[in-house]
Order: sequence, then structure tokens, then C-alpha cells
Amino acid sequence: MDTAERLDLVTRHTEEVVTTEELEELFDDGTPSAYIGYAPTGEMHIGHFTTMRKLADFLDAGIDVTVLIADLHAHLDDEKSPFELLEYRSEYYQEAIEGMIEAAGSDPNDITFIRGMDYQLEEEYTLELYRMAAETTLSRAQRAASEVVRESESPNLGGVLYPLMQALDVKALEADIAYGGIDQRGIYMLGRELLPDHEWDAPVCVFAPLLSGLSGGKMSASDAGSKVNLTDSPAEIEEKLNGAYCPMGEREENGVLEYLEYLVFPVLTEQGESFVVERPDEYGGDLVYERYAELEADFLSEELHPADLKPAAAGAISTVIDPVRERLSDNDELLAAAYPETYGDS
RNA sequence: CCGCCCUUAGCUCAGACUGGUAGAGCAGCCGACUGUAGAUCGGCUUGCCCCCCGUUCAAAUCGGGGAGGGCGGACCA
Repeated sequence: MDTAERLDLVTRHTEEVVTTEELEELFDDGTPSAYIGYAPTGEMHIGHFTTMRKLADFLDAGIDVTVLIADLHAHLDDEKSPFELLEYRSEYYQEAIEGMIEAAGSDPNDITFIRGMDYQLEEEYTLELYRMAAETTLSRAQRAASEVVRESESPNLGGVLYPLMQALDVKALEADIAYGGIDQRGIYMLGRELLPDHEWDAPVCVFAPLLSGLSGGKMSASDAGSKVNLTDSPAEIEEKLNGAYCPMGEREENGVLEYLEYLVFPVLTEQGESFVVERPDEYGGDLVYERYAELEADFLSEELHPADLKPAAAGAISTVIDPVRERLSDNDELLAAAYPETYGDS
């Protein structure tokens, strides 16, 4: 595969690449490494799946991929995960992530998994973190993390260590490429400033778009109805999609379309399948799409009505998620340990 | 260690001075209207009022104790 093809694979379905030129150089030099970190906080959902799906592109482009389960980060961010639950949630994340990668058509064994605390407590790392803390102002760190760390009237120190550690992780994991949602931009831009003073090259940054939630606006972790969880049953998925914000002919903040573009179609294409919309004869009969662009065109021209699209999308999402859901429900004791509030006891 | 402030619905808060058994906005839910959803109307739900003890016929409200959180406490201004 030549550099142009690799570039194409890595940059497709992305929100931003900083910078494409640097990425090209990495490819010319050989086999770059990339990492993406997930802080094991709330349950994983379909938004995670889209970023995970993209890891297949990284692998196909001949990149060494590392997935960081950022356990310490999950606690540093306003104690989103209680310290006692970190281990369980990390296990759950790894299980879910492997399931998603497999469902996306890649092999989890091709990816290196690592836990934050496996190396973030080492002397070398800690010392360098302190040095970064000395070099960074409070407001700079807060600004960098503002889209990621929970905001509060009385922010904890953890929230400012958070972006510094994430910047340092790039070096600690020896990554050439940092991949993450566009919300991570501030942190990695800080990283690009700091790392050259710490004997490491500024990473190339690849940012995934943040998908809209089903109720319009960005997907929100706190709004259960705005996202599809990996453990949702087909019936729940259908119900959530039916309730989704989806104005006829409009693309903006339309989570239904975005799920199709970033998750369903990439996976269907990988499996060589097409997307079928069942439609009453009264409205013209069934439709079949091979590519997302065709579907979007029909939707924008109002040929494809939301009421027909929604059930079809629900079914397709359900099918894509199915192997992950199965894997997780086989492991209900892990889910209960990781999220006792939701699945505990009973 | 000392001082002051805060804690009421999922969220933001009112009510406390002048005790009478809890409210608003937002969110949520349900209907109407749309071949979906939203918007718009119409309707509805929700509470260990942080905990304990006391005063009282009666405590979210008063008194005491405790917990959690916030702010402040050299000098200079």
C-alpha cells in the first residue's frame, strides 16, 4: 500500500488531522505508531464504537495501534469513577473494546492494550509529570482540558493534572500519532507544545467527529436517551431511534444519519452487505443502498422519509452491535461489578 | 487550629427572619398536531427539605450536636 492510500484510509471519516504533511512524513519513514486512550468511566456506547471502528483503518494502513485504558484518568476527572471501581471498569472497557473491534471486522490481538497505572506510577513518568506541572500555568491546563474534564465551581487538582498526563502519555507510549475525539483537541495541542521540550516529537493528531445525540445536540453521557448503549436490546434501540430528533431533509445534528455514516455503512461495506429500507408501497416501496452518500442524497431530497429510515437504522445498528451485546451479557457479573448502581445485586 | 457561608425535585434554586406539614423554572412523562422526531399547544409525575437530639399541639423553618462542601485567616491594600 502506498503512502497516498494509507493517508486516505487514516484521514477518512475524521474531523481534523494536525497535520496531514506530518502524517505523510511518518508514512514515508515506515511504520508509525498510534494510540487512543479511553478513561473507563460511564458505560460504553455507540459513539465509542465509531472511534473503535476507525482503528480498523489504522491497522489496515500499517500502523501499530495501542489502546490505553486510562484508569487513573477516570478517577482524576472529578472522580467520575470511584477508585474502588477502577479495576472492574477497566476490565469491562477492555472486554467491550475487544468486542467492538471484532465486530468491526478486525482482530483485537493486533492491538496492544495497556492500563494507565501500568506505567503512570513509575518514577521516570512521575518526575517528568512534575516538571511539566512546573512549566504549565493553571489556566493553560484548564483551558486545554475544558472540553474533556467535568467543569465545576470548585475544580479539583486532578482536572489539571489530567491534561498534563495525557500529553505525557504520548511520549510514555512512544506514539507518533494521537487519535481521539475532537473534544481532545485542546489537550493534544498542549501536548504538541510541551513534548518538544521533553525529548519527544509533537504527535500528529487525528481527531474523530463527535456524533450528535439522538435528541439533537452533541451526544451527552448524562442523557441516557440520547445514545445507544452497547447493552441495549433491539427493542430498546428501536424505541430510542423512534424517539430521535430527525427532521425530514435535514442533516444538521441528525444523529440517525451520523450513526449510519460513521458506523453502519463502514461495517456493512466491510461485510459486503447493503442497507435495506423497508417502505410501504404507498410511499414507493423498499429502497436499497450500497453507499451512505446515496442514502444521504435521498434523505436530503426528501425522497427518503424519516419514518421509514428510523426502523431500518435501528435494525442495522442492532445487527452491528449484536456480537458486542452478546459478549457483554455473557459477562453480566462484570457489568454488575463495574456499574453496581445500574446492574448491582437484583 | 480559628471564623464565616452553603446543603430542599434529575438540574438550578425560592421558601427559613415572622413554625401550620413544600414551590418555581428547566428536564422528564402522557396526549393533540405532524406519515418520524422536534417545535407548538394541553395535561401530569417527582421529594429520607443532609443526619441525630431537643423545644413545641405542630419543625424545611427555632436551639444543640454531627457530617459533607465552599470561602477566608502574616504583611501589603
